[in-house]
Amino acid sequence: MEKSSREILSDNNISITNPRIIVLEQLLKYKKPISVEDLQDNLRGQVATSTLYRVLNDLKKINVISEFITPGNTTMIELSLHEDEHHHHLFCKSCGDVIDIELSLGFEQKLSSEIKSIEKNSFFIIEDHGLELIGRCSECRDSF
Amino acid sequence: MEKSSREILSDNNISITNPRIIVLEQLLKYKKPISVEDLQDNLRGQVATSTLYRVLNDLKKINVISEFITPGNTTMIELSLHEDEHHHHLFCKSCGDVIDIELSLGFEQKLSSEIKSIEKNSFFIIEDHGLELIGRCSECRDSF
DNA sequence: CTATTAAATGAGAATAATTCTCATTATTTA
DNA sequence: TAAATAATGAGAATTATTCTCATTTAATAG
Repeated sequence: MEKSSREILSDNNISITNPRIIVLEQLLKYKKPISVEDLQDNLRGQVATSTLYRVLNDLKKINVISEFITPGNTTMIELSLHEDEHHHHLFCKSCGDVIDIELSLGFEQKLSSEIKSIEKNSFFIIEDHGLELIGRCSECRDSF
Repeated sequence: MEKSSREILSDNNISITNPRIIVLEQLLKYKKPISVEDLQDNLRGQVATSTLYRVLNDLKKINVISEFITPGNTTMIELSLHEDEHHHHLFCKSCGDVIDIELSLGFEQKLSSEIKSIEKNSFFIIEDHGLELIGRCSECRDSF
């Protein structure tokens, strides 16, 4: 059962306002990472630019969304409603499309031990990781 | 034996100018990823800002440097003189330090097969990948 | 349900990073 | 060494994002 945008806001004790609802609805509908630019386009006339950025920062603070930057240098936003959803990103370098992917459990385990050995050699404490895969989506792979 | 900055430029058929030499020397000396900001600071008075950006773009075009963005949103530059130097990045979220790391051969092989299976499921062609490791360096890990 | 208080919004100004313009200077070529 | 070509420096322009502040909206107490 999907949480409503109102619930998301009230669960996190921040006030329920129209812009916040509109932005959340858009992200809930889109269901995958979206660029700030596309968000702006889709919400034009509904949410002021300054408000959009402020709302995004508010939602980041309560960990309802996360932000990342593509290899092509585009700022992307995605919902992160479920704390447990560890995933990675696959980027199409032609059209800029980004999709979420999960690695097999076995592979994530191998990655963990590789990370442990890197910690030993580097003297870093490693707290997080992300694998970026870069290529061409099914649409774009043929246009060459 | 290290290639000189002049050699790098002439090997790539672009003209040998002072700003290009100065930028290359700085990168050769620094020997690890450096932020554009730090580059600017280090070269203040020697290379105009507009020229610095232009030189960086020139060097990118001939694949002598590569650019990437940290999770903290800082643009980093690094030499990529040897086409074969496949590596990944380890980021310190406290001080922003970035170091290059290599994964074990065995692990890169496992990653390759994982990628093959992702290609099958996603219908993407995957041409490149990068693993980002995020944590705290030996200096910063204790300051908590 | 209404008044008060606190918080969020919208418009546009401010900032930061990067690119562009164009007159001047340096480099390459013949 | 001269002519042609390319690169530079200074600052203007652009883009993405943040900030300011007067107005509006939402939360809270009675």
